[in-house]
Amino acid sequence: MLRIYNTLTNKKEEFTPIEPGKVKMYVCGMTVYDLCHLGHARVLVVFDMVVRYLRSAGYDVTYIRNITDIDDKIIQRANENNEDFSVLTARFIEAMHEDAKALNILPPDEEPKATAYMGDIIKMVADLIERGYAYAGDNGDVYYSVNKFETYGKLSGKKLEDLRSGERVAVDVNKSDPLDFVLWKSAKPDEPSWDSPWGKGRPGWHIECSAMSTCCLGNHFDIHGGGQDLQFPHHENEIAQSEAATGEKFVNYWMHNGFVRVDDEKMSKSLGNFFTIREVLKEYRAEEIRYFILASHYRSPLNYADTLLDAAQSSLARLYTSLRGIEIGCCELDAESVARFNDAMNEDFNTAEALAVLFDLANKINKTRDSDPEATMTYAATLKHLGGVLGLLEDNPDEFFKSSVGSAEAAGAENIDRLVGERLQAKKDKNWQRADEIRDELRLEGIELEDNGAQTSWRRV
RNA sequence: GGCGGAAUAGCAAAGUGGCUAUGCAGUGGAUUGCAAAUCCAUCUACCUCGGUUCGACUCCGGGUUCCGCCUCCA
Repeated sequence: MLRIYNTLTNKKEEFTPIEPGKVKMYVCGMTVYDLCHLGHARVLVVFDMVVRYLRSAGYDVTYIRNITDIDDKIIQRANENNEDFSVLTARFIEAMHEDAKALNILPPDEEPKATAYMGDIIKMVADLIERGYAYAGDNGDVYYSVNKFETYGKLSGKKLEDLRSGERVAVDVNKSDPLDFVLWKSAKPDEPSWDSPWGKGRPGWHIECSAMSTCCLGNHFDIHGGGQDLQFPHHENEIAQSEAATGEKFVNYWMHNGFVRVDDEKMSKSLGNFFTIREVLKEYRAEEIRYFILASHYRSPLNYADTLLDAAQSSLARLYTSLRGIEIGCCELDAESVARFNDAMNEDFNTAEALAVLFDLANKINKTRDSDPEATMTYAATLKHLGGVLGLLEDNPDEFFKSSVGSAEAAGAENIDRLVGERLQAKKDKNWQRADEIRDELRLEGIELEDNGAQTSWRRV
């Protein structure tokens, strides 16, 4: 039985889908005005893992991850670049897709863009006004009236009076309450805009997600995810909007992943302490980043450091090493390992413990390798299968080890093979000096040789 | 100030009222021409102070430190 930590109740709860066997899940995606950094990578990987596991558990999952392609930062950045905002967003959407692909993220079933849902957004704003939850200011902005929604604060555990005492926002004269947030923003002369009953403008950020999620999944769906920082105000406001507009419960399970940190501080654009995904890909394989993210529980903070990526690299190499040279042909799996793996994943997606099962399998493969080929095959098939549930170990081991990392200048494979061949001859001739010379030379280029019997394999480290 | 989360060995990171987590690194051994990989063994733990208990790292209470949200943010 799967249990999920629900941010709404701050407890682990048994997961029961609205419709048996089906899961409808929405995750807040990127605002596309810049390259994705490791914090974004974490959201992508974490919820990709969730989807993969739910599917492996037999659920029919509909996964929606939106793209925010109109907002203040996008407009500002487009102005700075002196280009149309849609040119800017198209470029960063493409970059995001490249990063996601590298990280072995399965594409979501739908990837709605805010600009393509303008009609639905405007309708939802109009519904909110009609139902008395929103009002238009004199300047053409439309605001959500926070105190009209009785349970405002239920997700983040905040009370209106606490929010007021901590008020840090400059007071806007058009709002009747400083806590009210904008649903529709009137456009300044040169800004991109859409026609609406309140004049030309664009949607507020929160309403986009309410409109896109309910359009794609219905008024009431199972799981809504995103980074911890979206819990308030973004997701709180989504609840207020959607439940007020539809009169139905919005979401059953809220999932929030923890931050990526640098030196114990949140990695973020505003702090400037971020590493983009493609920056890190110059030094490490994408799968190593994925492993690094999955080695911690999704709700824990995750510190970023080179040394930790190095450790991830070594760990992943251990798993791939165990699979090397095994042609997986059978489909029989080791039931005990599968059960342990599922038990771990059923406890709120405990990937760290699930990975421990993979390492135990690697150990079993290495142990039985020479004595019991049948057992080895079963363990290897299990390792490969369970790795796949996490989106790992899908490469051919030899290709994994021979693939060059990032943009590093790598010696050509043919050249390496030639030197390896030369060394084998030297070994045959008992010319140890020459053999070691070649090995040392290759080691300097990051190539590690491994002799086994009459054969020698190599890998990049 | 309000709300929430976290403190585990050299570094990461799970978990449990009494039984080896796991990975990386270290040490000893096996293997190897020597290495690497692998196998076996092994050293380093549970922030602090009280309490409950036959027994607590694990439960309860106080404290300390750190982080996040309360403003755009994954």
